[in-house]
Amino acid sequence: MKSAKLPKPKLIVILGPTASGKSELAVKLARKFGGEIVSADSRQVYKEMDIGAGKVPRDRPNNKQIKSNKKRIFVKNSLLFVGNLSEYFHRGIRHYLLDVASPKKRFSVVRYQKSAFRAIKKIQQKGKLPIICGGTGFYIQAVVDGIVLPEVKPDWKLRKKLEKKSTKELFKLLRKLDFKRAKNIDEYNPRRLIRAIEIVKKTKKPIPALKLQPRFNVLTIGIKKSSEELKKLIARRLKKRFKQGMVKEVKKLHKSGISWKKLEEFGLEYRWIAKYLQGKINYPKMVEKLQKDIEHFAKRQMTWFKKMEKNQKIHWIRNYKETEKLIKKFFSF
RNA sequence: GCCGCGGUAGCUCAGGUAGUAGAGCGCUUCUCUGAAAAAGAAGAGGUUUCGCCAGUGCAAGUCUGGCCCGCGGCA
Repeated sequence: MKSAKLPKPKLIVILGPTASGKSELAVKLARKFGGEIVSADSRQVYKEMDIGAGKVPRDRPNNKQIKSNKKRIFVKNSLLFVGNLSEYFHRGIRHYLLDVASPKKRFSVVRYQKSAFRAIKKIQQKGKLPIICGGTGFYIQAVVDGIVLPEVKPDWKLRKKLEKKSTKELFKLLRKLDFKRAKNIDEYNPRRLIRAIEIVKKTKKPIPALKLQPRFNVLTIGIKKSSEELKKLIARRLKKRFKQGMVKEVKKLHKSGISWKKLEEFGLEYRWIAKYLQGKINYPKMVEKLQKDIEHFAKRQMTWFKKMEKNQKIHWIRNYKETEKLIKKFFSF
């Protein structure tokens, strides 16, 4: 109640399909307006997943940064956090929510949401401009719309048990437990069904309707590219990353104890390179499949953004100048 | 020139004994309440059409004959 009268803090969101140039734009804006960046990417949260996930490279720590962070702590010979302050810099700009989880463990939207809220608060306390930048629509939406997610932690034992059932059985079960939820769920999607059953079983109540608690004043900027252009950008970036040792990175991940199955489930680069390393497909086939898969992914991302547009205006921009103007206008109100 | 195999959706191919054309991939669109690069769903495509022409049938990708094209073998 007390915060209802205060104006909501300002937040800038930059979104777009993969390879569209979000990261560059975000950094450019951060440098211009004194911002810090909160990544919204479901794969870049993981350590050791750098090239494949397409992270911006980390700066070599320079003297200035080391001086300003005297209290830095070392975790496994790489410096990560000082309090909630991320130590991930790229071109002098602090990035949050990169390298915050182990690929051996599960990460989730809720963890993302909590961490992102914390990071945004930190940035605002420092008087800087928070910029969310990423391609994971669900993560962005969780923060921007303030989706209230049910307080039910995943129960992996239960999930494993349920996974043995057919989707038909799962749907029947859900219909018995929560008729209303069953009515509008995707009845062929085992993951959605299992999660719904999990919530009902744990809370012993029907699933409440979706609640949103937006807490920011948001300016959303989207990068849109023609499909031809995007395909070219994807191909170019892919080539570059193979050169940078993307295959080696996946090999290393597997050696460190991550199963092929898990790698394949990470999708895209990790999926196809893992298949290649297991000898399931040859090199040219892998490149071909990967390119196609990334193109599809980019399309799915756009579908998600279109959906977000129902709640929220997205300013699709064509060039940088336009973007600066939008932001200046955003602050003049 | 002869023998064999094939010519069906953009691509790769299914289509026993003739009865209103199918699959996978690709393409398009979409879903999403703690896995979201994941997990799922739907749709459009075959110029009255199955290389072309004729024949037999009530009925022909499906049978018969001829022709054209591709591949392999023999000469």
